Amino acid sequence: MEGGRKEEILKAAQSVFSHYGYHQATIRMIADQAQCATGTFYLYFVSKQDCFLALVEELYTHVMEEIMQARAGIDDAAEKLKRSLGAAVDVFRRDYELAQVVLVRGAGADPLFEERMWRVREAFSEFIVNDLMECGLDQDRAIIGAHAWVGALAEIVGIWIRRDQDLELTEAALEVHRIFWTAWGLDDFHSTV
Amino acid sequence: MEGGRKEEILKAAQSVFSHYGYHQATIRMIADQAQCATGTFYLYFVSKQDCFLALVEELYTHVMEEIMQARAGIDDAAEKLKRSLGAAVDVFRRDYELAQVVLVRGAGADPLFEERMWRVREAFSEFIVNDLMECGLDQDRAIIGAHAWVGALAEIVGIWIRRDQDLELTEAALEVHRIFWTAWGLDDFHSTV
Amino acid sequence: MEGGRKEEILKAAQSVFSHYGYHQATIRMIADQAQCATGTFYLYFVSKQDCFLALVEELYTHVMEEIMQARAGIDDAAEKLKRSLGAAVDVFRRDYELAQVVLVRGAGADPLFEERMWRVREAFSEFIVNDLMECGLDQDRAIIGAHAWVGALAEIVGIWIRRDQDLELTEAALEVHRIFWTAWGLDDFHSTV
Amino acid sequence: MEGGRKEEILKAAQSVFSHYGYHQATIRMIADQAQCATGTFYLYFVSKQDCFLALVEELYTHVMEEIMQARAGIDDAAEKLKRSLGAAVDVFRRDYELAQVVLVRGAGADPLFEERMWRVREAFSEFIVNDLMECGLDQDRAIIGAHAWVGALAEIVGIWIRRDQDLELTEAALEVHRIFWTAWGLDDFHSTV
DNA sequence: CATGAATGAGGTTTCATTCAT
DNA sequence: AATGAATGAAACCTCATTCAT
Repeated sequence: MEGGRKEEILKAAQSVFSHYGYHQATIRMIADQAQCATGTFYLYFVSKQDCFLALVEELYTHVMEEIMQARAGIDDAAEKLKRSLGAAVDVFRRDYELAQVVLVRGAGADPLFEERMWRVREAFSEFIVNDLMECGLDQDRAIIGAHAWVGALAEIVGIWIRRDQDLELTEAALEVHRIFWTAWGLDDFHSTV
Repeated sequence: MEGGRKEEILKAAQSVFSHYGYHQATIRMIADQAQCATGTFYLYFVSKQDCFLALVEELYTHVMEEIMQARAGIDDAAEKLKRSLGAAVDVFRRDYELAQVVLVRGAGADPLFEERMWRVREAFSEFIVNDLMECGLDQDRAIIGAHAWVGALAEIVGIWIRRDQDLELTEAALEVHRIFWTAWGLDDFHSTV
Repeated sequence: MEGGRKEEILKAAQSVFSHYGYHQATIRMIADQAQCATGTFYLYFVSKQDCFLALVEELYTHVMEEIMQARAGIDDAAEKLKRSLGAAVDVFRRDYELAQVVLVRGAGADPLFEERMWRVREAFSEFIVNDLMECGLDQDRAIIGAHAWVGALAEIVGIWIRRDQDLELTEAALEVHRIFWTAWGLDDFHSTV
Repeated sequence: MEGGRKEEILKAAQSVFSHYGYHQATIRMIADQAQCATGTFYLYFVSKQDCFLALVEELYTHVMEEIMQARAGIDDAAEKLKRSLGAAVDVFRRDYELAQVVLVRGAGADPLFEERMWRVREAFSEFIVNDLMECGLDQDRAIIGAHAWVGALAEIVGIWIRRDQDLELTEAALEVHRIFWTAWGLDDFHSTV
């Protein structure tokens, strides 16, 4: 149980990045928060960038894990889709600080982070695209629709974070789902809630 | 033709910020690109931040101007809404580098930029909310819908920028409109195209 | 009457140096105050340093002129001494802004100014030394006494300047004279007032 | 012996400021003299100003400590006065470089330094005023006299510094004392030597 | 493993000075 | 003579990273 040190530092980094953003945050701040020396930081991370990327990966992993679990054993594409999005939103709600760091603070901080983040979004979108095509949409509409959906959710989550969670995130996410669902005439939406 | 120097520097800044992001960009790079000395930069801008904010304001002004013009003389709410969004997307398409700088690079770079950018997005959303309510939607759905719409468009624009404009932006934006339109049963969409 | 421009700039420089000190003052400030362009400044002065030194020289000249005039036609050494010091104090009182620039602001600003200022003080002291020796003091005591006297007066003037002239400078100077006079047993002081 | 680094840097700063003055001195120079990197300087001082002020405080503390010690257990006002001034002069003689930095270089360098230095001089003068009044002088004469005395000593010290200590500082100070002493008829001066 | 003092490259910003007009 | 936009050297300061203990 000695491997906890790295997690402690990651937690501290999350907290500091969330408060100050990537560039305003210093290794010193993170070390102080983690109650260790700055040198100790470098025993676990190659660099500041490396540490930030670890947080991005952490969020990505959490989201993907939850999505996988939510889809397990489900056959119906519409149901898989609904559960996937619900799972993602749940992760953001639970790990909202981490979500803030990655989605809000990491955005323009560094071209590398951007690259990584877009890859995450693309991966997420591809999931949706596949489900939508299984639901009968043609590819073009599925692709645009998936991106739009991801963007809409990201915006909602961003507002929720910025307003200090003063917004019914689950409610809002449901409303977004309803919009897309209805738009595509997959009208048995209510029955699947 | 004498006030050109400031515009030259703004253009250079746009280019450099777009390539490197706010923090990686240096005054030296901008000055080199503008073919002037670093000191010259400070004849026109108080600071690096000031210069970046000028770009944000520029995009904001362009967007608002185009929207205002697009709405002039139109009474029908649905039509106003459609034209507003179309105008915004047109601005992004025309000034795509500027859009990239403001929407993508400026995000996590500085708390001040974030603040400014969210204010822009909120202002934009409020426009949509008003139009939607005129179209008969109740307030709650209009608010969520407006944010979702803005997010969806931002995502599409972001992808378009990232893929070096290799995407039919206008087509995609129309598809997004169709989605929201249909979702709310404002079905005479095609007639207004 | 065209040579007035240089004097205008000198006056402006005096005012700006007096307010901000040598290093905080900028050529721009001086030019603004003199209502001319920064380039014009360099038509009359080789450099910022040159301009400051011109002010030092100005004070030096004023003081020396007044002293020479005060001593003209006087034979009695004690009287010459008294009038010399009185004349110097009068110059400081009249040109207090200039005195402030040279005595207060110029002090630690630049090793070169220091050098120049000390030369002024030494020149002034030598005057006093000569008079004191004529009054019968031996050289050693005259030298120390002269320096002490100059220092005492400079301190009084400095306080007077710092307190915005809220001090009876002439009174104080007289009291200083009385001290030195009495100390050396040149007791016919009162008769010479 | 671990706290030595800060003292090393202070010593280096003293030396550099003493040679070049506050503004001509650079952090790089100080760091080079202290044989450390520029960043190391900032581990011990918040800023260049902070470092300079530390030197001012150091001199102030030394002077006050020595004065306090010199006055301890003495009742006679004349004796206290004589010993106080002697102690001050001794400090200057011992820490002449520090005295040069604070008294000469710090003068016009920065409004803050000026403020601080004048406060020191005023504090010193008040000491003298009190002693003089105990000796029987009325307040007005005591105040002027104290300032004159401080100024006279400062001038003597300044000359001594400028001439590379080629002057019998103690002798000269004694002569200055004698002047003031005699002037006020406190004639048993020699008995207290 | 842990420490934290030390490093030094590099960035922003200022401002005295120049020169084409 | 006068202008003022342009220059660019140089300074202060930060902070990610290292390494001797």
